Amino acid sequence: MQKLDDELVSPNVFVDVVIFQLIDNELSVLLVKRARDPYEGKWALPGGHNPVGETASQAISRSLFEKAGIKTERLELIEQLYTFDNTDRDPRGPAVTLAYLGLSRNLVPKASKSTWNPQFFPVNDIPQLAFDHNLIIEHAKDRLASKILYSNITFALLPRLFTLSRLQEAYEAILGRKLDKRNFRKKYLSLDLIKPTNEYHMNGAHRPAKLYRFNKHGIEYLSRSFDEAL
Amino acid sequence: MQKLDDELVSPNVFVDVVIFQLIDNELSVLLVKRARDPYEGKWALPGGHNPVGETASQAISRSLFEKAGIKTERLELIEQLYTFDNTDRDPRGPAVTLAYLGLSRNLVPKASKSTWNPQFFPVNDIPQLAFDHNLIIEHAKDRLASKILYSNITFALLPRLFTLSRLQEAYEAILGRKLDKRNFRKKYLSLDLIKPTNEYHMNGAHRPAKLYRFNKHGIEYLSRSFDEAL
DNA sequence: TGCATTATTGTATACTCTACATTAACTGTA
DNA sequence: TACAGTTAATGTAGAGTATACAATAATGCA
Repeated sequence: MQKLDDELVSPNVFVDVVIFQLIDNELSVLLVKRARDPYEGKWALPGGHNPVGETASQAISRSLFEKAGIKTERLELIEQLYTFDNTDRDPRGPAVTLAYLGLSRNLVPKASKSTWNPQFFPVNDIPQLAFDHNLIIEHAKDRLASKILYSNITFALLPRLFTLSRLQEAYEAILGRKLDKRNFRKKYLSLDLIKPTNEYHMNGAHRPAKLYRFNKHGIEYLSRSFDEAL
Repeated sequence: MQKLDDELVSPNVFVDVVIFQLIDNELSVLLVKRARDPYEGKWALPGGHNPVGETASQAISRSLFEKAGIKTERLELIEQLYTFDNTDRDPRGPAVTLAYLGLSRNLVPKASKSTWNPQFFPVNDIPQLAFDHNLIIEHAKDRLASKILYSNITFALLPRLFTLSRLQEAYEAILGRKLDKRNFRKKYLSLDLIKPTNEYHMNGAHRPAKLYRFNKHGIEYLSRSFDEAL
């Protein structure tokens, strides 16, 4: 494919996705082992070049499927994170990288034709990555931690039915601190984001827990932000 | 300038800036009248192509100076707003547009060699613009309205010395609603973002108003967000 | 001196946040 | 079948913050 007008020559455009998932109540991020230069052999975020003819969304879908066998329809939420300018991502020239944040529940990555070896890593235990990907993940963590305080965004990380304890553990994993059980429940229930079902979750030798579901499975913002202390 | 590798051909990259300024206590935005196709003759945000060899910041600086005679050093704050994918901005092909938000105090636009006729328009009275620029301005307004509630971002819009009434009017202009004077002052002063000076502002036949200044002239975020009702 | 105008200030009430401990329901085992 | 172990569920008092609301202060001008 060829540019129609030689006057306009832009930096290359790349996309990268940070996909978070809760695995054993730990916030985890999807990484792939690069099978090509640059940074061959290093772990990195899934992503790649955004060629003419593809929108950024399309470029993400394609990269994600090629490198991790994941269809973007399986993500519960995807949104723009930040655009990184002037990265030295590619030795072939200046680049602009559009970073996205995706959240999912139950994905099991499995590269189709892949030598890319996709895997989830706990965000608190990530190796040194290719490019500036460690930095991008930090941005993504901050964004998520801030959004759970004023939205129902956890709907995208929890199973459709969940206990209040599980919800609280998700908050604790993302915020990185313990919360008070009674206050958390009182407050969260007052927000009208979730409602109880008639089902219970039994998980061992103890009282069963009522299961809840989110009212909406799309993002919803609160008018007042939501604190919660230890 | 030529790409080094024909394999990689990306969408074109453009930049646009939304520059807000308070003019007579009205939130206003800088527009230029396009002197070139596409959309020749239409009002638009200042911006343009981001060629290889320039970072986005550099492309913005250049465009802003060429089209409105403004040096970016004169902006009190500039930050990334959003990246628009798949715009039909340019008939020559697919594009990615990096939109930025800038805030300034006292800029008087004056295009150097310009047929671009830069001018500030009150945000509530903007003509139909080129591209998707009306939409971009809406995003920018929302961003600003949300940020004044949890940061000292108004430092970038007010003069170095200002009265509490002026500060309150800025809030009212940006939020689009009236605030209670006593509550606003009490709350704002409790945030420790500003401090009183020994100077007074006299503006007519009435009691003079004490002048305040911001503690920091860089952005600062509050831990708790800040409401204020009528 | 009085009038018009904007600046400045406080309080009572409702609401929200925070800290904190006991009882309920279940399973497995003695 | 009772007891031990485990997690689930729940309320209250005190502190802090939000809201509603009106009288006095300082100036310029007629």
